[in-house]
Amino acid sequence: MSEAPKALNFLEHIVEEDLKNGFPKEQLRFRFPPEPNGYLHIGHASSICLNFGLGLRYNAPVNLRFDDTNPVKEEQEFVDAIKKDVQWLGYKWDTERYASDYFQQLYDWAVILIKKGRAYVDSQTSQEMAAQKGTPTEPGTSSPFRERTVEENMQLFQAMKNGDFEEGTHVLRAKIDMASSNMLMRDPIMYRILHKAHHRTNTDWCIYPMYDWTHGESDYIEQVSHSLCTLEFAMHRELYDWFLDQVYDVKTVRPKQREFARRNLSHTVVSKRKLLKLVEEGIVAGWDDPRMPTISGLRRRGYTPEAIRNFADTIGIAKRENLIDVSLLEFHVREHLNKVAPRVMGVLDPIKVVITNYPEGDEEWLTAENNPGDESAGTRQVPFSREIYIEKSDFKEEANRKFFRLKLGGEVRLKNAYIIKAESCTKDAEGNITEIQCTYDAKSKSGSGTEESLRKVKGTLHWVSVKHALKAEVRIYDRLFLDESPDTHKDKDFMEFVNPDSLKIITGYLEPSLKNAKVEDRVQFQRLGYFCVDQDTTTEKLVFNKTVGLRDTWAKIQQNN
RNA sequence: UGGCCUAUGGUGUAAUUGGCAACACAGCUGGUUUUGGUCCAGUCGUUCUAGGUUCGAGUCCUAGUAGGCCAACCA
Repeated sequence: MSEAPKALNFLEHIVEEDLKNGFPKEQLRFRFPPEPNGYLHIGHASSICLNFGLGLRYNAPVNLRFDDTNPVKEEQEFVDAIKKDVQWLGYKWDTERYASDYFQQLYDWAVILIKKGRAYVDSQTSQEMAAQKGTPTEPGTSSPFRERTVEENMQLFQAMKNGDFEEGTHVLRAKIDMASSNMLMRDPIMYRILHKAHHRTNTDWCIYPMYDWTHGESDYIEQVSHSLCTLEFAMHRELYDWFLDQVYDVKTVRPKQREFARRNLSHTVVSKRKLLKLVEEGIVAGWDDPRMPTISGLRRRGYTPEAIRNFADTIGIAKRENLIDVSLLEFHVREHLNKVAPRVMGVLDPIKVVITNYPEGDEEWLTAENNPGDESAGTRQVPFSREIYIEKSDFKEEANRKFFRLKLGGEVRLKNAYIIKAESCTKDAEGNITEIQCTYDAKSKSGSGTEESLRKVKGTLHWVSVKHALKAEVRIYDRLFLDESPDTHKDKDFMEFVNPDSLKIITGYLEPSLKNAKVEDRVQFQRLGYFCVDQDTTTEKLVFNKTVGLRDTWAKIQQNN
């Protein structure tokens, strides 16, 4: 896995700097800290690749830590899904941790803070506290309970823990600075009362620690050296450091929080609320719908872990606002699938071709390469017969020289088979072409080595024998949103940009080698794109999802005309 | 009205820390090709503005401008 010396991102520079200043390499440790309240999406994938990538680069452990301090929203179901997604991406965590593992330690530390006069129990309503908080430009004012005695605070906090109070009646606050220009330092809440069962600690606790109090201390407990998070937590750093100061022992590693800009992908949304809305309103079929930017959606769409990792690697990491074009993600999946996906033939919009000089009732099995770029992929046999399907768009009665496909009087190569010539076609009452009559050159069989087989014919078409064709449901996906940044319009709701044609379900006719395709198998339908077998596939019915189309220069030429 | 962060081609990220602005994607032009795919070659185009320091500035200083974030008992 030795890569050419790659440019370091700014976080790697920070690590390098720390190493240079004497931080022991063996003490490097990272973590990926999801809250188990939803499914992971492509943005999380970047963060996962960043943290686990750092672990790989420095041979340092990376913990998977669930930030589970809010029992109201968190569920075991999400823990399981997150673990599956991280593993699928190809990463191994050192240990699986939960912030809830540290509830007792956090409580003990909170008691110490109270005893030092650094925390107090406030007994006001949230509205009252909000009013005292001030604004970014005006300082806050002190709570009337700010100067409670240590004894009183101890007693009340103990009672909070014992479940003697209703939710919302008391909180524990850090006593910092109500006049700080950083609103987060204006006596932030450390604990609230929640009479809710937790997915791991059940009803052991009825007070739960807040994010700021929990996260840094959890990093400290795990001796995480570099705690990386997104930019919106930049202002939290001061508080992170303040909380750390309360418990820090110089003989231990002091975690360092650094922030990076979240990666934004074009033509999609990732917020839980918005994704949920797409699911609830039936715009998509579920969290793993192949149009969703969730890891499970991408997996079902046919994306590979390699493609996602390469994508994350290419887009890098920085601190500025960004909108990464989804075409870059598509490039990476094509790049990987081009190497690993076997080629097959399938016709998605069929028109029948009758080869009039091919003996009726005859059939033959022709040899086809599984991957022209990889000889080790081997070959397979495909059946040929008198009646075949080709794509409607591959035939025109008349066309100019730029049209490399089949036209009356013109010749094309049938991939892996013969050269055919279009002689005539028949139409229905509305003038739609219903059948094309061709003749074939019997000596032009692919690979036969004959002079005729070596003839240069400009166009090559994919095809499938009518009588051998396998019918399959094919789901053609397009981007979910027509706007590149659907949720950043001040005057318009993101739902207004939903692409009404993001899914088309059609029947495809496939070569019979696909009969035993397994769920998640990925193939290239030649000249069309990459497809994968959907989990809805049954023994009676094959279902394919379109992952991404091939680069289509022809479509571009037509568009420009 | 305050604080914090950011600004490099159409997009994303680099630049040996003050020394020839590079890589990938996208675009365009050719070549190869039994996939209008892949592959190969070429090409296009950039340091927010104005001052300053310096032999030399994307990098340092000053002042602007633009964008993002900050007042949940969410994370």
